[in-house]
Amino acid sequence: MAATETAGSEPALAPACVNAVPRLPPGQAEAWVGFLAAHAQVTRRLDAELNARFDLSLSALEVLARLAWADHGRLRMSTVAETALLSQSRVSRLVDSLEERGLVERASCPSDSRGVYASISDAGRELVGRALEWHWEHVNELFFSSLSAAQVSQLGAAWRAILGHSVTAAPDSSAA
Amino acid sequence: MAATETAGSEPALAPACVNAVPRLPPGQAEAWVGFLAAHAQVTRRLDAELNARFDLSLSALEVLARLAWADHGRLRMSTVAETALLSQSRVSRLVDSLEERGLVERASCPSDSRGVYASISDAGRELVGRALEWHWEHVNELFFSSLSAAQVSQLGAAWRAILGHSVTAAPDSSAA
DNA sequence: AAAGATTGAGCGATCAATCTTT
DNA sequence: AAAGATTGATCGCTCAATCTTT
Repeated sequence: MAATETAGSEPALAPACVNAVPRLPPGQAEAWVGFLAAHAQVTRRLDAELNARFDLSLSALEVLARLAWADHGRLRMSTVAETALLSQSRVSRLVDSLEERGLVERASCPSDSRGVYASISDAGRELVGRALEWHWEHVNELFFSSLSAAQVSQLGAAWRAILGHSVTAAPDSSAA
Repeated sequence: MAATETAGSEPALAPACVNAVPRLPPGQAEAWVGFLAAHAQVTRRLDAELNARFDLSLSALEVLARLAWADHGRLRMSTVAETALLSQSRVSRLVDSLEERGLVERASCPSDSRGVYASISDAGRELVGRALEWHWEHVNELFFSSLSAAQVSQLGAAWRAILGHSVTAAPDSSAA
């Protein structure tokens, strides 16, 4: 492991003129790398289990949940995209596949006929109820069970600072 | 839960028998939704800028950085996959494209000829040096500039709790 | 002209299958 | 048989282009 260039008689071992590769100071490195690793670990597990048990991706669950929480169980496509942090095109295709499964339906928007409503069906409500129940259990297990109440509120404060209070956190509660 | 069949004279206002759609309690919702939103916002911006300025994805930067930090500037493909949190196949193709650009080279592994080394070139070192310098600046801007020193160490502690100290955080510092 | 929705093209990533070496 | 690497198939996602309505 090249334990430091101990000087002495250096062979022609030209160190390749290594232009120092910048690093983050250790404290920040833990906060940053941990953030990425925790996100990857937790979301991968949630997504895999959700797929296996309900044949839903995390994004599909998020879309269904937003619809279920909305008045009349429907939202315009573009609203879904904004709140679920997805592109319009992604939402369009996601709704295609949910529609094929009978979980949502498209409906025209009377007040503005460029708009299209996505509307959750009874079957969709039933499924998202079961899926979310399971999902929150595992969010608790994978995320919250390791944290104290104080840590949970610290995290909330950190996110508020990072996201200039443009936090799209659903009418009153949370999402997938 | 249909608020219990209160009997009495229920109007025909069938509430669709909404099987209550579960929600997270508000404090947890902020911590969880904020986590997802902050990750999406920060990584999307970093990735977009990194692509525009250096033609590198976040994952490609991570791979180059791991190689640059490693002894002799090389690591086995499977080691790269583990430390960069990517699948072996993704790393294989990522190295394909970095190799085409002359940023890394593949080399055979003398001790075990099933293995393959990915080895960073001088051009790769030069590029990753510039890219990381820029990258850390923007990680600071988008993430750390909003947080106090205390918050940074709180985050570190939270990730340590969530990732059962299986934190693959580079030899001594951090990664992309 | 601009906004909403959809479609086409292409990248990022994973899984399963294959091939080689141990 | 198992591990390491690669390839093929496929999914998730975004961007740019298109069509419709305002």
